[in-house]
Amino acid sequence: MTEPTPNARQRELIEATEGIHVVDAGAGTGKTFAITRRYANLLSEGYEPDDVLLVTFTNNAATEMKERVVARCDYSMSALRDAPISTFHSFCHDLLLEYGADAPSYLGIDDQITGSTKLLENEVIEADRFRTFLSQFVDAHPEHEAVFRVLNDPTSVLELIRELAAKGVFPTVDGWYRDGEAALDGDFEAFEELFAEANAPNEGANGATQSDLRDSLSGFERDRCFLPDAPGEGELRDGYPSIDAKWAEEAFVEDREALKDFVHDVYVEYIQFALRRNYLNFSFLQLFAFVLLCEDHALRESIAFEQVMVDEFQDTSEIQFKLALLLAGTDNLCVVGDWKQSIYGFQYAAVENIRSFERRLRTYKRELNGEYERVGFPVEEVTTIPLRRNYRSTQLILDLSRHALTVPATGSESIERTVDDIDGLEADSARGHSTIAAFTSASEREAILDRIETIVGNDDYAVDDENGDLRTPSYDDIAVLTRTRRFGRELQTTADEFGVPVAYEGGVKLFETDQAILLLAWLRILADEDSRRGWAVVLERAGYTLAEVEQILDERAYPDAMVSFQEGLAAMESIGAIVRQIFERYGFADASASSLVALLQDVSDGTTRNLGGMIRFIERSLDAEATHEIDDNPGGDSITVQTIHAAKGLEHPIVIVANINRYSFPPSGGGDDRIRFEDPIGLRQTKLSSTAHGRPHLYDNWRYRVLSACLGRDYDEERRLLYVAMTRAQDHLLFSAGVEPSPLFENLPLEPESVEPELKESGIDRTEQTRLQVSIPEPDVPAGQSPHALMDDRVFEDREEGRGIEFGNRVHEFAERYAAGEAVEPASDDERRVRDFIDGLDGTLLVEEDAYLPVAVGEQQVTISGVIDLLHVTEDRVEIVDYKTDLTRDAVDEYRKQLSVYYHVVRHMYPDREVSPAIFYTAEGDRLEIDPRPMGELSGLVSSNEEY
DNA sequence: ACAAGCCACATTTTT
DNA sequence: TGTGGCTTGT
Repeated sequence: MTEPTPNARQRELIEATEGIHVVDAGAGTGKTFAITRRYANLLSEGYEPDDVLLVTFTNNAATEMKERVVARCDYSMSALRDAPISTFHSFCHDLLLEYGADAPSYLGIDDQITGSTKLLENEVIEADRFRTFLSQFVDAHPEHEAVFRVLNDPTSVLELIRELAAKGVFPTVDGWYRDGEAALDGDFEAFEELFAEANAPNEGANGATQSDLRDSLSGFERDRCFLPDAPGEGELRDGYPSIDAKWAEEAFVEDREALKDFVHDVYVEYIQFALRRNYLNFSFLQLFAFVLLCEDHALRESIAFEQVMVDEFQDTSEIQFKLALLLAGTDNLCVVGDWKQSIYGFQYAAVENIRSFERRLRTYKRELNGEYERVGFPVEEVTTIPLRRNYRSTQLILDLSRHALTVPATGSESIERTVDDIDGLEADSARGHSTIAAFTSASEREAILDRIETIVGNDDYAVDDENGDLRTPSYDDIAVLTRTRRFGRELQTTADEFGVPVAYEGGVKLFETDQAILLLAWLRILADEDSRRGWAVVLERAGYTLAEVEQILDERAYPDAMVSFQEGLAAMESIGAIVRQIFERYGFADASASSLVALLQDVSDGTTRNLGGMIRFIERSLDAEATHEIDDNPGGDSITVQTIHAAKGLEHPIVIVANINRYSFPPSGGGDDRIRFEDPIGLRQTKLSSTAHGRPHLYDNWRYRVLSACLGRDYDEERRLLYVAMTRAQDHLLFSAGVEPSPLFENLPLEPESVEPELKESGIDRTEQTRLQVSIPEPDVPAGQSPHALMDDRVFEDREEGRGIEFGNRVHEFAERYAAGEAVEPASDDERRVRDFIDGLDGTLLVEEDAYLPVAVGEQQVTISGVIDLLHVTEDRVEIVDYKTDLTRDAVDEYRKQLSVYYHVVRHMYPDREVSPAIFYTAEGDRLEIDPRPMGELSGLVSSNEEY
């Protein structure tokens, strides 16, 4: 990327190195550019990297920032390796490792954070542990029986804990940390306002009509069973057009002591449970870092940074805002973001952090300074710098995108804001070549592909090139953005049928899908290993409440239908048949299910595994976070399909926003969590356990029903999502829906066209994509032809004790992260050897580089793709390194082919340097140079991927 | 025009 | 669980 000259606003930001600044950085306004320049400027003003904290949203962004800073200043990559440029999570992680041993003591918890405390990233594994925890918890606490009875899903309680942690509500051993309890109680006055708003009469054609609240309470008792103290519908809706104001208080005031006690005890004991098992989750990382910085004044003051910058501030949570304040030693605080792009509410990001920055800043300073002055700097003066000049899109696209923020997302929703209230962006380019179009079709996926075929090679959709000229578009220029992953996967399947080249972004974590989780549960039942865990999952899935599950497990009185299903499974001959049977029962018939069937069948054929072996295979895959790509990711000219979330920060010449349909965008149906924490009503339970009619029964909580009717649903984030999708487009922007378009689609100022796709199946003469296939000689395992032959599966499987797939993956993962400059500790001798090896390299390190090599095979052009573990680039040489955890050298000939491919790719990338491929054997620390094979020989070792 | 009641429909995003 | 589309009643 060429580095342009900053515009006036950008320069203001770059040079404003003192005081509090909020940068309202619209989409495509050169935010990253300005931040890195500002960082470089700080260094040139004499700040050391250690003085400047730069917080990013992802680890990738942190790496990119570092690279771009290196390009702008005198520091080298290795000098910035340990500079505090990171995410909140990794910063907290490092902080706790160094100073956090006793952080839990501030909550009254004796357990420590030690060197062996690990971050547990895998949610499935954590959910599994939490389930175990909760089961023990309820046995130990019969006093919580009444609330526990209400639960139907353990992960919803875990999710509640995460939410509380993100909002700064922490437990102590005997109460709540600081003013946590007030948040749980809620804010009645704030609720009253919401109540009044929902209860205001509506304007009809002739006079007032009933309020939204009264309307939504119609059918109050239908399909519900309330406790006897609930008012009848007639009584509740007696008033007209509004219901009586007394109901605000009647509904809000409720005895919640038992609920609060339950949540408290679960929360604090789960923290202890985790610490004793030497793990923390993402939430606890931030929780303990916050507590530590809050309580240890000397530490906070010694750490405090002279400069703090936070990027993507619209996606920060309450706790992260407060962490930033605790880490800032001066008022040199700069937050950068765009409220219009806040799309991570489900991670408890609070748009208000940036929308009401000044108010929150003052409130949080006051809260943090309660009995001790933690935030010493003044917060009265805040300078806002708006970045409005957009270097990405045409004015047509920018003008339309503002409408996304004001479209009603349901038929009845009315929005007060108008387009004129939205600050617009100014396009830098004066071009007006944009096509903006919308289409609907009964077969939407085919219509999209059809449209793509029209676009490619068509100068009506010409695209800006770097030099300001227009050029003909290719597949590469097109991105299809979707709200749900599912549609993307389906689109890919259809694209494969019609031969349209698609790169679906991000492999699927196959073993973290519902399918795999249920499968693992049934296998545990069948093998009678951990069958209790298996049954728990199966029963929860079937809709039993946790209390019922506990009872069934204790009495081993499983439902008859399940037992006979189990017996049927036990009689099956092969694992493949068992898997198919299970999926059939649950109606799983999608890509994940069929990939699992294929993969597991293959694994069991290859090694004649028993059920126990299969269970361990799945467990290890989970542990290694194996991403088995369901679909191949071709490297050549292909369209991009990704979720809108994944597209954040990216840009594409042509964007098709797809699947803007009812039920999908916005997605319908919310959680059925029984315990919730919502602002401003606080902690509530939707159901109540009572014996009011003689027998224990779960009653609906009428108060919650009234409260939630006042809260309504907020579709702002869905609109922002649409806005983000639209502002990814540089040149052309299209919208697509099926037969039942979402109001988001219908209400945009567009004239949709109804389309009948005329796609022909075309499998001809297009560049084929293939994964590099290397067959590995296997000494004792019969070779199965695995289509999913990630080599690791075959080479390392069960070869040696403790050196399986998981081991290989871990070593690679460690190597990747270590080389990328992350603070990871080696966990095995192999990893120590990798570390020593990397420490000995003095050039630039490039990690996990994608390699694409076009090869002619007969008449066909084939692209081989692979990932290079490490490139070590010095002034005159480039070294290719591939890590292998093999104990033998059996496979070296095959590896030679693989390295040869990389060799030719890298030669092309660095024509003027010497290129040397090498294998690093981690078991001995041996570096083995490889003599690459000539290009001509390589075509013989690729095979088409058509059978995929 | 308005209110009320009934039915069918589909379950997301990921540091 | 809420939404939209329908019918029925005032």
